[in-house]
Amino acid sequence: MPEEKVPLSFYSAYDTRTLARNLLGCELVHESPDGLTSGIIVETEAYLQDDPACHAFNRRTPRTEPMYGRAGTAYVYLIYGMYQCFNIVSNAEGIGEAVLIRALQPTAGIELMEIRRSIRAGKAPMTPSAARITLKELCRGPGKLVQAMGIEKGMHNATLLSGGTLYLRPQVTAPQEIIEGPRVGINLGRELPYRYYIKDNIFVSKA
DNA sequence: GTACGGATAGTCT
DNA sequence: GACTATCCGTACC
Repeated sequence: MPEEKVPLSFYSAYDTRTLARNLLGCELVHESPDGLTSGIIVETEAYLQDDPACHAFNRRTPRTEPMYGRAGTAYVYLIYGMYQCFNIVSNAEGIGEAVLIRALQPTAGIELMEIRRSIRAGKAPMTPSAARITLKELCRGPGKLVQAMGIEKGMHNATLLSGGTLYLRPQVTAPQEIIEGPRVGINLGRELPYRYYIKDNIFVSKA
């Protein structure tokens, strides 16, 4: 399988909402020491600088610094004190915007995903015949996909461009139909329709 | 299969 | 010290 990474222009050429749409159908890949895992992005949310739900809405702080960096940078933050969320920085440098990845359709490293998810969930590691987390539950939600993919807070501010082990492959085929609607789990800015997902895809976190 | 409550820690004021 | 928003176990149907 040839390594074909999405280039900088993909992340920087369009506004954040367009990027959030264009990311659907792309494949997120992580080459970790434990093995390779990957999944097709089926659900995203855009976070804009003039949007009260965006971490960069108020002030430029140490935590949000990567959001102002080059497009194609990873922005990883802690949520609920116990889960991480994975975002991709968009737009030009100096503009604090990003796209949250909310769900994946697993494509490779399924067994490794099951192990990571089981361990993090406090269950015994998988055995082949053991009761398992089902395929569609593996990456259905921002915290889940971070666990399954082995993304860690150390990857905060890492680049998805050349040189890294975490990157995107381009769409093989464009999604047939994209639904947009309100984002999940936020109060401020909840009326903004900045959530995008592939219609009828069973791997989205919430229809 | 839906519904509810509890766990948790980093960031900023 | 206030604020933040996901996952999971349990209950119940």
